[in-house]
Amino acid sequence: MMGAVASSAGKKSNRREVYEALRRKVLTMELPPGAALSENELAAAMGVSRTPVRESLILLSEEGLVQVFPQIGSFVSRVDPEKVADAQFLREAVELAALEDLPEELDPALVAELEANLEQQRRPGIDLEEFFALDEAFHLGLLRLSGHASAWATVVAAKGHLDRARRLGLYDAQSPAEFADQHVEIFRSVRRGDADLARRAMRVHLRAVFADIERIRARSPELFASNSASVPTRRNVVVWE
Amino acid sequence: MMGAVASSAGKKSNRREVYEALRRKVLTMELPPGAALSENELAAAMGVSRTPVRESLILLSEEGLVQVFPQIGSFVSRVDPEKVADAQFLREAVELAALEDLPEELDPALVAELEANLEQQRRPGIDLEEFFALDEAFHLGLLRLSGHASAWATVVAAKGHLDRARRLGLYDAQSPAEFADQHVEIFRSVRRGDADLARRAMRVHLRAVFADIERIRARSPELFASNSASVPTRRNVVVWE
DNA sequence: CGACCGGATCTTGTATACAAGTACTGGTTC
DNA sequence: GAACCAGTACTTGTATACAAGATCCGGTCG
Repeated sequence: MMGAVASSAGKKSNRREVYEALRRKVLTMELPPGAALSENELAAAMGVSRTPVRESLILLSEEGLVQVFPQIGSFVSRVDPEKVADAQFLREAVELAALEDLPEELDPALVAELEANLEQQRRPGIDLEEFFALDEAFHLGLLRLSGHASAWATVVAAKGHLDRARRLGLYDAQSPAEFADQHVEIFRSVRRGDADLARRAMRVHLRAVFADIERIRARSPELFASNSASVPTRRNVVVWE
Repeated sequence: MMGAVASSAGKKSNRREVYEALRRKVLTMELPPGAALSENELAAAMGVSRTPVRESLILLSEEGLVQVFPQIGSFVSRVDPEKVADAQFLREAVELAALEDLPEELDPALVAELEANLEQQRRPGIDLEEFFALDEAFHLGLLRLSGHASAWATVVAAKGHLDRARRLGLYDAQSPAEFADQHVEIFRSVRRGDADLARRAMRVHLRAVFADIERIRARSPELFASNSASVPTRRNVVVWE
């Protein structure tokens, strides 16, 4: 097979690198929902042994991004609307609770950082991946303002399904400008110290993102989990470069 | 070494059994904070190879219950007050948000189940572990009432530190009756449909549990993480059995 | 007596070998 | 032609072997 030592950039691939590479490929849909993941193939393609690949798949399966069926195979999990709703609920609960805990005096450095972030978000012709990174940083920034930054890690771990659905929504939908405007509105209320208004704006924002998903589902149903726990077959398209 | 095939109950120990056994031992303090965990020793004691043990330790380290230092060792993590606070914040956010989503008509079967649970909680001379299980079931039951049961899994994964601290608090403190009374009060408001009062009572309840921790910390500082990320030494007491 | 240096013995990380089980493939049979 | 049956090639789960590094113990030298 050609280029088995493909990503030769791997100096000394530890598990962390393998894990992050796989997670990124899943989240960016480079490995689309339903794709079959063979530990052997992945190991060969990445130039490592099965061990770090396997351990990474276990972690990804804990996040719900991958499903492992013993003696059958591992597959990128389809976007489960139920899990998307779960992640949405969790995220909304955490981010709204954080807005209730905002201090009287906001950290000026953080405020400046967030202002700069919002500026970047509204740059015309912005790359989608870059917008996603800024979006993440913005929401994390709000948690940092209230001193609950570390809760973000849990949200991140749980919102894999949500992220994939969101990405679909943005690819398809209008420019990210609309979401950037919502960010601006939220932050304006935060700076004014109006936590209640900020909470309302945040709720609208998060639910707008969530509302897109049903539209996407109607357009690309094959990316979503059908009904029950259907076991994918091995002959699914193994999209690997 | 005596009884290397100790827990001979293991018919065909898969990773799940190993993981759950280790997690239980950590949460019940049978493996106390700071204890050194050797993959080889654990494997020998459980009658399996390093592979399932290692994979379990990786999962536990993701939950923050275990710390793995490459080429040094794995240790039961000390109770980190910061992580306890994080878990507290997450839990409060989720449980309060769920109380906002209570339906008009409560599921009668669930209500009956919760009533029976509360009855059990107030049984005099109740075993501590049993109370803990009932407590868990009660809080999960409230989430089920609002249709957000699946969010509980995320909370559970994040609240390992909190659970250990709570367990310390209950061992030391008065009987669990006080907490049972708070449960009753919360549920009374829920049944009355007074979500606002239920939220207030829930907040008081969760923070009462949280407030105990500082007291415990003063009494048993060695169970808590001192200041920074201090690397434990290998010669720590390997409490095994 | 104290400081220093080296080997023995641990640790986890990775690679590989074997085991158990599933699914597809091709031939055979009716 | 269609159904069935066995073989083969794949999958993950587990066990083991090897590698790189860190700690600790003991001897040695100043």
